[in-house]
Amino acid sequence: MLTSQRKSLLLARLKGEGRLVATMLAAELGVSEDTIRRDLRELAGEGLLVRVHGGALPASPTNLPLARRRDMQADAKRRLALAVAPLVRPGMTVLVDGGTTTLALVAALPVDLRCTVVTHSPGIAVALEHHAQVDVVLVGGRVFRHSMVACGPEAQAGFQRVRADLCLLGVTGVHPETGLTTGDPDEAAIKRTMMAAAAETVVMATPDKIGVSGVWGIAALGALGMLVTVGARPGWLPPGVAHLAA
Amino acid sequence: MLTSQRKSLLLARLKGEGRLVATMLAAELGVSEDTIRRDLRELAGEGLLVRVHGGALPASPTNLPLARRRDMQADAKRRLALAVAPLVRPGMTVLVDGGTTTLALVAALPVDLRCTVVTHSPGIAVALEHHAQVDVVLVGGRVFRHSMVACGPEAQAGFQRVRADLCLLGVTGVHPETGLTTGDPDEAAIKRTMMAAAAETVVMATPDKIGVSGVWGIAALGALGMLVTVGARPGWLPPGVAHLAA
DNA sequence: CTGATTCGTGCAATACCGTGCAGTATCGTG
DNA sequence: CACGATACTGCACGGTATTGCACGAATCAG
Repeated sequence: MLTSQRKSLLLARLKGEGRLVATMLAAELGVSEDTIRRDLRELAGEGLLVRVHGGALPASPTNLPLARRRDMQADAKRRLALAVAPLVRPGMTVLVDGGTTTLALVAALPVDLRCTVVTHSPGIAVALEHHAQVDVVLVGGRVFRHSMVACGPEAQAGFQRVRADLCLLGVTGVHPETGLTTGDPDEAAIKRTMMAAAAETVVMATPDKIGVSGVWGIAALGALGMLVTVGARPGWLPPGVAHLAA
Repeated sequence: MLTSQRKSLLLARLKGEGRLVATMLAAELGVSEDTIRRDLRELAGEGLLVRVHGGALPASPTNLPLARRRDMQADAKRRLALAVAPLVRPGMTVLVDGGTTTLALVAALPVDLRCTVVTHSPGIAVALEHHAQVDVVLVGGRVFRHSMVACGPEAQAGFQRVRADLCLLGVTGVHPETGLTTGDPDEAAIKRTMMAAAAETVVMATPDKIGVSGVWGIAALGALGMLVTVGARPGWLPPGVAHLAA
């Protein structure tokens, strides 16, 4: 196995699992622990991860495990949520993606709103516990740990059976050229399916997502119905896409 | 589990629950109490929390009332959870019902346990967020509001596709004549399907459930593999059913 | 006041780290 | 092709970090 290949694998695995353990990696990749430690040291030197006793943890905030990034950008998320909540009209059927941004939105919905929410995120479902008039439909599947949403063919099928009015999507990046992106191929596939099942898609993007590109593409910007940001409309947003300033 | 990761987890949990109990954390994280105490001492040294007898409290006197909803059977549930947790062996596939009792159990599972959990409860799925080695499979369906679990034909089908080693069930009543009962017909049906999909069923019953009968029957006592209670074995429990005293 | 937890410290065992060194493979150049 | 330079890897070794256990002190509950 090539060295650079191994390093890429380490980073990919770190992204997926939220941590790296030197001992296990050495056994798994068939190299000595020294080599793994060397890799980790060098990657840490490039700022791509943080070295800790026993292995390594993510460096970039966007790679942090869910718990650690839960309250980042909290204020921006609150503003986005307040702006987007009125878009959900009574009687609508809405697909809601997982993630902290959409979680903030759900928390901002009026408790007496009567509508149907379809989600593959257990966290979103739990957050709707006290919205007595909201019909919650849970989409099942294997839970992808990094973002805590159901993935895989079962989840795909679950969304394919629905015709919704609105799709509220979270993304890793919104970029003029790469469009909407996220950090995992399975997640990207699910988000595509969700977009296809809804009449219109709304993306809520905190400032740290604007102009950023993740690894896995979801869709071009043109497929988007509306982009919601805290600031002014980005100049590169296609004319056909609506914009809402929070 | 990495040391620094464990400390982060402690802080995250402190933020969510408003307090930390050393004894429970040690059991849950699979380390000795000494280690937990050491962590708490060091975190306290950094001013990130305040050390108190038995555990720790937040450093800043902020949002305490968050998860302060102490229901009456909390102690019983904790005892049941600690007794049942060892029954879940590494490698097992376990069906987990919704409800506060099973939630307490999931919280008591060691974080480094490697197994598969299949559940129709979004709350259970969320509670397993930090169990990195647990494969969580979410069973979808329409969410039944009262108990916050997915119900209906889709959920039935989801469980029918599984062959599990263990089924951890919550019930409304355990009665010598009416057997296992619950308050909703759909819920009863799902629980029956879950029992049929697992090799053995374990029911955890707090004292307020013993000798009580709900409206909708799930199964006769004979179908049960084990009953776990805080006190002695009820005299009317069929001889074929095992009993565990918490 | 008394028994039961819980706490803190010292200690030993273990795991992990960094460095230096030697062997091997790969690369670039003549 | 020859040959030196460079990169990569594994091993050895001394040092550090972490962990669990033992034991006496402190604290809590009834």
